[in-house]
Amino acid sequence: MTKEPKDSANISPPRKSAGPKRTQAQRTEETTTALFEATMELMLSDGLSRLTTQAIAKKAGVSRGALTHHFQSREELIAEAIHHHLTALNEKLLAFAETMQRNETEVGAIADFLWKMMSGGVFYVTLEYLPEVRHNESLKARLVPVTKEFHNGLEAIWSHVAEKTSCDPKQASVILNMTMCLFRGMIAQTILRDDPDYYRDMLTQWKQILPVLLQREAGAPPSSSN
Amino acid sequence: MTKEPKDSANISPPRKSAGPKRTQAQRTEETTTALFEATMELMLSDGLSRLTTQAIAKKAGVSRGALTHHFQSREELIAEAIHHHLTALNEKLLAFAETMQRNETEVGAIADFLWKMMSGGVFYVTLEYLPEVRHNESLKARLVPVTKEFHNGLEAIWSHVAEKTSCDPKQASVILNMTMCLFRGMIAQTILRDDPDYYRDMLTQWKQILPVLLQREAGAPPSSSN
DNA sequence: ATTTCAAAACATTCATGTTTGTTTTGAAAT
DNA sequence: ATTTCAAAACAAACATGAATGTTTTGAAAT
Repeated sequence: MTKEPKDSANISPPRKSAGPKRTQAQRTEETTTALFEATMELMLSDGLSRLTTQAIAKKAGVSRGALTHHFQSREELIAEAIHHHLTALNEKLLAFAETMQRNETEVGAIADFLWKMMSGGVFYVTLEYLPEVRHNESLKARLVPVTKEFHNGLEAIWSHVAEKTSCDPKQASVILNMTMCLFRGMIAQTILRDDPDYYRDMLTQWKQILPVLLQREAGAPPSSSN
Repeated sequence: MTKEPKDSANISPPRKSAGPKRTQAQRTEETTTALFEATMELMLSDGLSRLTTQAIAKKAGVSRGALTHHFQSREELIAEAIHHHLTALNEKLLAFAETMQRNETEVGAIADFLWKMMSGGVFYVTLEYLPEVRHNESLKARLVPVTKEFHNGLEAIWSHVAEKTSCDPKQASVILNMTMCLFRGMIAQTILRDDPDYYRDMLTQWKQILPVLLQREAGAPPSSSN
């Protein structure tokens, strides 16, 4: 009797004191979202390969039994957690797109918003599950639709930009998608190259280049060179 | 895309009957490089998380005992395999840099070379071990120097470009590093967005933009906007 | 001969999924 | 209203399997 394995006692805010009377739907909702959030936080902090169900349960403040009750497998939990995460991100994106319509927003500010959004851990998380997607068709099938929604959200932003800059919409789309790809590549590089000045320079330079690219050749069709 | 029917045509048989007279050093060299290559090939095809020592040994055509004889742990083998891989990549890069000095090479061709190099599986492999680097300080410490060499190889190319375009060297460096980041982000995106036209458009557009960016404002200092 | 390299068998660890048991909710019946 | 019962939510322990590291045995080179 040296120690009683009373888990969930000292980890994060205890779930027990949430309220004595909770409806069933509330209970499931609370624990599943707690598991989702714990999953994504641990994915960011420790990595997908170190993401064990016990760690998730512990962080979420529930038992492993509860976890297995709500999710058939570790893989399913992770897939749904990512889905949940991406859905929330999409909403953030659409909210910004709506804000843009009301207020005047220049491209530099848009770049800043996207950079802040991506570099704040979001793309590190993406880098965790992207390799898994490459080798897991079912996960890929599950995430492709949400990803498409994300791209739609971006396109909504792009089209606003195209309107204001009198740039060919399709071309504007390409250029702004480049922005996203650039950011992805930059964030990926931060892992092996710790050099804040390097990234700051690149970001400021790109913000200067962007309006130039968007204004030039409003009518000139892209010559199909090779 | 990824075809290497070159040396790994036969998986298992060749080791024993390879040659009756091999010096000790040769034996170790052959098996270790066989293990390195098997490691990297499997990392690309199956992913780091599915990379087991038994699979590596099998693919390399040696026993697991041989593997553990030469490497203290799975982690060490993987670390050295990546190191080996990056060293080979650096040599390829430097060879290209030298070729550039002799022949006239325009930026479009440089972009094509880099894109081909990266998109031919190299960056997929990077995406496999990058998350691990994030959570494994010792691996990071081991790879940072080789990565730095890689950046040096790129800078060698960049400086040649700067000479020919009469562009501020530092600015040329930033723009060309953007190119690399752009490519990284594009390749990462291919995993969840299978849309060849999308990437082709982006690549051709960027090749058109590149000379414009490199020629403009040879002396204009970057104003601290925003 | 003795040192190095390679193969096979063994042991350990660890995370998952499974099973069994307990508590809480919700609703029908009295 | 209270009681009773069923189903869902939660908890804890067990068992399987896979992968790593270790030890033992055998072969090839100096």
